[in-house]
Amino acid sequence: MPGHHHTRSRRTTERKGDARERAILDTCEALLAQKGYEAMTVGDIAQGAGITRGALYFYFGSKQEVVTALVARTVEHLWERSRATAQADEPRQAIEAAMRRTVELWNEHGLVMRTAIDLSLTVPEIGELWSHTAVLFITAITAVLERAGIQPGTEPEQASAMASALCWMIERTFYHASQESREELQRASATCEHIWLTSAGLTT
Amino acid sequence: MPGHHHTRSRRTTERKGDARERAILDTCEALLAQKGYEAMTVGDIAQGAGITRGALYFYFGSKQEVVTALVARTVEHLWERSRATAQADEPRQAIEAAMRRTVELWNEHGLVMRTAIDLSLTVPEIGELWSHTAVLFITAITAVLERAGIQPGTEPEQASAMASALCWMIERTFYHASQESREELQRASATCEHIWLTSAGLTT
DNA sequence: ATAAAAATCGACGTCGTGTAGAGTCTGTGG
DNA sequence: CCACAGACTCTACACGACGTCGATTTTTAT
Repeated sequence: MPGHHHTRSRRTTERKGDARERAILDTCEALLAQKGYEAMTVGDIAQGAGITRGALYFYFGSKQEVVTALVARTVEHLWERSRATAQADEPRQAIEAAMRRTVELWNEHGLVMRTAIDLSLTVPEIGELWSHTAVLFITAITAVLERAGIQPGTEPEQASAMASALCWMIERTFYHASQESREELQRASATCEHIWLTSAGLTT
Repeated sequence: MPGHHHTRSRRTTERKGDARERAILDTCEALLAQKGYEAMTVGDIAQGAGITRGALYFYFGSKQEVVTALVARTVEHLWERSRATAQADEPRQAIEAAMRRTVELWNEHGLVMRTAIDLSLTVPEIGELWSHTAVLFITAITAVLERAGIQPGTEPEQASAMASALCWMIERTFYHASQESREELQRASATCEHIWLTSAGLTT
């Protein structure tokens, strides 16, 4: 939460700080890529953004808050795209579309998504953000499973529970694959799609 | 790697330091449970073990080394038990046995396993340990899948790739469930078992 | 143009890590 | 019995990173 901007929302001219804030997050993302969370120091971020540590603390209360804001910005992007995706009726098509979209997301934001997962435990706010995202995916998967004929409910062999497990499978598989290469991500996607299909009973 | 014990292996009388070393790891495990990795300070561990920080640094070179040793100790236990488990011929039985064993492992060592996963990125040694453990599980799952008639190979819809995805599914699902309760762990197990079975084409 | 708000800076206090060196305990060979 | 080596422990210190504070400058609105 940047310093003291109460009603930044409706404002015609952009405050100078808005640009700085963006610069800080961009720098943070870049540093995260080349040094990782631990090694990245607040001084580094500030320097990268062209200000001093003291100035950075005007915008964010801590290193964790910076990263949290970065995750929030990215996650918001995910939600936006999820909403925009039309829900196909045919389960097979829905699954294929979902997996394609997931590949895109991980290609674009793999780094931030990985750090979000890593910090979910230590930074409660990030954990909240990520678990909320997971819920979105799980309900989507649940819907597809049910439409494919899987019995609704939360018992171990019913749609909701299976959707959770499938969601975690996808998360973890993509997490690892996105550390390797785009090709690996593509292969991971195919594998997950196959398991999802057979779990939905759609194996022709 | 504790201080300078070159050939501690064959030795009848237990050095005083061996007990200390164990006390340190035990304390570390306890603190990990109640404070988490970040909040746990080297001073805390030393105090819990009844020595000063300086003394602790005689045994371990850093906080990370302490935790690494703890993970190593636990993981060694996992490998041991994995080796001891007889491989059932019948895929269905093998899967059921594997899941039961997995539940036991997470019930006993859930905490350390979770921290191992969390630190896999930041502490390379732990990452190594854990990925080696994962390989064991993946090869085991692969074997079962192949025995159930899944085509061998590393292509997306072949045994090896599917085994990876299933392993990550189990890891992540148990990771979350073990934070909740034993009941949740049991339910998670049932769900994973079901998906594994259908993926293996064993749904009667 | 000017006053309020936003933004920036440099210095400081704190905490946790890891290191250094000096001191103590314990068992073993002369 | 003694002296020595190696195991073990402690206190003190240096370093780095975080987060805070008050003073100061720049930007914005009227």
